[in-house]
Amino acid sequence: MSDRTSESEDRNVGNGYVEVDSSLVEEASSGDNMAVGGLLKKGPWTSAEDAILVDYVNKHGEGNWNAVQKNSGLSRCGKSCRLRWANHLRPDLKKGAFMPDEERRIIELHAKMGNKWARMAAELPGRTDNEIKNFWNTRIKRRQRAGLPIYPPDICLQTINENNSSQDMSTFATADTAYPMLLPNNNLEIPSVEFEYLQVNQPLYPSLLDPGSGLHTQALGSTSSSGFMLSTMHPVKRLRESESLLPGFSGVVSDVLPVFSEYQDEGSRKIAKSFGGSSYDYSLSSSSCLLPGSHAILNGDCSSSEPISWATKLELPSIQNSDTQIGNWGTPSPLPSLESVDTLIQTPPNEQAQSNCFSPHNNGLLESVLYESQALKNSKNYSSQLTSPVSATPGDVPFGTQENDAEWNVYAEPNSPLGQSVASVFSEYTPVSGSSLDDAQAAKLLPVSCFLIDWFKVKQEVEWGPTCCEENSQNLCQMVSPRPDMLLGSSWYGSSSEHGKEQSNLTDAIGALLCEDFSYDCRPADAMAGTCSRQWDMSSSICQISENH
DNA sequence: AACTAACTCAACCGCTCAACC
DNA sequence: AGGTTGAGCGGTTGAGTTAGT
Repeated sequence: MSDRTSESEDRNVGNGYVEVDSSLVEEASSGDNMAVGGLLKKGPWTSAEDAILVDYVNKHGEGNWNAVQKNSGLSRCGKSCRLRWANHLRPDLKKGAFMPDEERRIIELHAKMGNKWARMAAELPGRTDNEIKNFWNTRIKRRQRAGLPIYPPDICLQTINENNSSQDMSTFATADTAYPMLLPNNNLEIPSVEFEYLQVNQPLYPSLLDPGSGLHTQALGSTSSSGFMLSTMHPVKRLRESESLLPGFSGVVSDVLPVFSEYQDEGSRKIAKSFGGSSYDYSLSSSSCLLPGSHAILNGDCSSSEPISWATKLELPSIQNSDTQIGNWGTPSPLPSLESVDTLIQTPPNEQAQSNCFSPHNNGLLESVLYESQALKNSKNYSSQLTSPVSATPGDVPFGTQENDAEWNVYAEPNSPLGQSVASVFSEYTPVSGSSLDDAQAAKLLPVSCFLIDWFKVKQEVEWGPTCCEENSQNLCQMVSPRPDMLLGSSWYGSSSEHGKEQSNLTDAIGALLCEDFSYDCRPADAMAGTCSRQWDMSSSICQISENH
């Protein structure tokens, strides 16, 4: 460590304070950084200055920092004194590297709070906001470089659990007090039905949108031809990386595309009605609200008066300007670089302003996804022309063959924000030799299932009204759960009997995940309380959901 | 050994907010 | 009500250190 640090550490051994004498004051005033003409000194603190400050605080207590300079002879501004005291001279400071449990705590806290360093520091005795901030920023960079997600899956789930057990998720009013990051702006009167289920899974999405994750790279638009970070790795490494992370997220967004696409076409109109007939595009505008990801994107910052709240607030590169947004679905649009995404991730939940949530100019992952969706649509014809006789629709493609991989690569428009996402999905999750998903592979789809099910539910609510579980006056509720094949887009799989087995296996694998592994549905509180159980019926591809009141 | 890139961390800056006048 | 001041917070910068080539 630098001299600066060792200097401080030496001084803090035993929390002892140095007697201040006039020579120290002289020494403190004679530093190289001492500006002439009575200007305040800047730069590293000397031990003499530290001694003066410590002595002063011992005598007069903390606070009134501007008086320090006046009364102690220090040529430092009050701000600088406060910072020096708080970060280095305070007797209760814990020095040294973070312990593993502290690191985990920081991650947990960040998942809940976002970049609220001071609040996080309050939860970690002896640690300063600056320390935590530096740790976090370093960590983000490191993990981004490694292609790792910021939040480990267990922390995501833990956040969900804590969230579910601590509040009634059916109302924003209670939720925002505990987990501001989880919530859309509560200044807006948003019909809760549209968001009820989406809230539940929000904590998962930070990982999904994590700048370090492959998905994030895709979603937010790596401009490189590879697009998908992990896809550039050696397969073995990619597998290892992806498994160590949030399983299943790399590339899986493409699974959702048909849903988004359809939803954009049909749902937005209907949802628009539910919001008073305004003509905003729900699919677009909801991205910052509904897709919890970075704290900027998801934790309730759907409320900016700016067209792109998180973009403008964070001083993103100009590519985030409205001029360069996705104007129509046929035109690829520049998307934030990883660096800017990094910034997004660090943005605190509640700092964005109001009402951006429903701006038609919103931007973010969802737009990217929707763009991809449209790109996929557009590319269908193109692809089929190129590669006939093989159908360009995923559903008609047997998984796990090189021919098909090639096909997918054609299908996934390389210039699109999601890059090779479509190809990535099936190259990542489909066994080379087999057709069905094994447990590990199925497990990877778990978070995706969550993602998919959310969107399907929104769609359900739009088209059919509140879910049957909500409205059913009886205790037993049987609901036709989102069939995986529907979620994955029936058009993708088509009706080709040739690929029926693959499709069926995939369907059931995901269905089982949706139904069993990911054990909340119906009302989140019920699921978490164990009063709602689920079972996947492979014969009917229906998820039976029972409420056990 | 020399160079370079990445990392770490202390410190500064700009901003917001509350208290006070 | 409006201006001033102090305190605190979060983002950014830059110097020093470390690791890799």
